[in-house]
Amino acid sequence: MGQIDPALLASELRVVFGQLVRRLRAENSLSLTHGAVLARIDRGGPSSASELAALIRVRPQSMAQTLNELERDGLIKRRPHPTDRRSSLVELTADAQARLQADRHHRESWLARAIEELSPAQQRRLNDAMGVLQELADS
Amino acid sequence: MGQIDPALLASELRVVFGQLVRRLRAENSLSLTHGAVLARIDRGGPSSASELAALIRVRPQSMAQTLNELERDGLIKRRPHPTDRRSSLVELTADAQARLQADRHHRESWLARAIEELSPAQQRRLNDAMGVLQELADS
DNA sequence: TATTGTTATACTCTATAACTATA
DNA sequence: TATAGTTATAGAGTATAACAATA
Repeated sequence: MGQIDPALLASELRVVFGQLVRRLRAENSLSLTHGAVLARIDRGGPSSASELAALIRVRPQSMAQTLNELERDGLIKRRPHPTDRRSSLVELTADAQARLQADRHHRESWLARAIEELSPAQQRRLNDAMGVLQELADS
Repeated sequence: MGQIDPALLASELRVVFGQLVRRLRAENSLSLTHGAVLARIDRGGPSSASELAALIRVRPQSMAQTLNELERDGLIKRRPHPTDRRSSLVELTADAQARLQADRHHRESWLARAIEELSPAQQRRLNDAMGVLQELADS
């Protein structure tokens, strides 16, 4: 018992993720992609565009555009790679760091409020699954 | 201890969902939206376009296009609403039912494989969180 | 030659605006 | 008037194609 069917779980997760992401996208904060790029740099330090593309799982061409947008918005800056003149290192601006910090404590978003309204047991189950979701995302 | 910060959880979930959804979208199966519509009808029975729009959380105009695509692909059919001549009831074709059934046992997708490779304990944590994710999506 | 990065362009998903038909 | 549904159009996000500069 307690038998879990990975294929069934996958098909259910697909539906749930779709719903959640549609709602997250409707919130007008940082887009999920922009947020993921900033979070990666925040966690892993300055990176090249192609490293970021691989980590975030978008094409280098898409990353180029994303980085243009983030730069235009003053959230990243680029400095020359010390040894490879083809490449740049992308790093966060002070504004971006402040913004990430603020987002972590922003209780007004739809998702934060919805989580607040879960029971303590449910919050714990969600929290326990975070690491698993991370691992799936990075797998 | 065990104290959980909903705002922090929300900000982490946002990043993870973005990654997962980007990868799910890259798999060339049913789109997340098309899949969600079919799953809703499968679970809740024939529905009107506006009901589906509200459940799936898209605008009625977007649902109209989604339904056109699903109809073109032979996955839904519409029949007249018995009492309201403005409306139609959307139902699954036999093809769609077969497809949903097959998807539930399809072990070849990236996500199903990734879940298979998790430890039993991780699979359990993910499974335990499914209901919570559902509740968030429906909240 | 291979790699890093870019611009140009197209496709998918979903939104807003404007409309028709029925209630 | 309000509701169910539609078509037309625009925007965001991401892909492929084609290319330049450097390794």
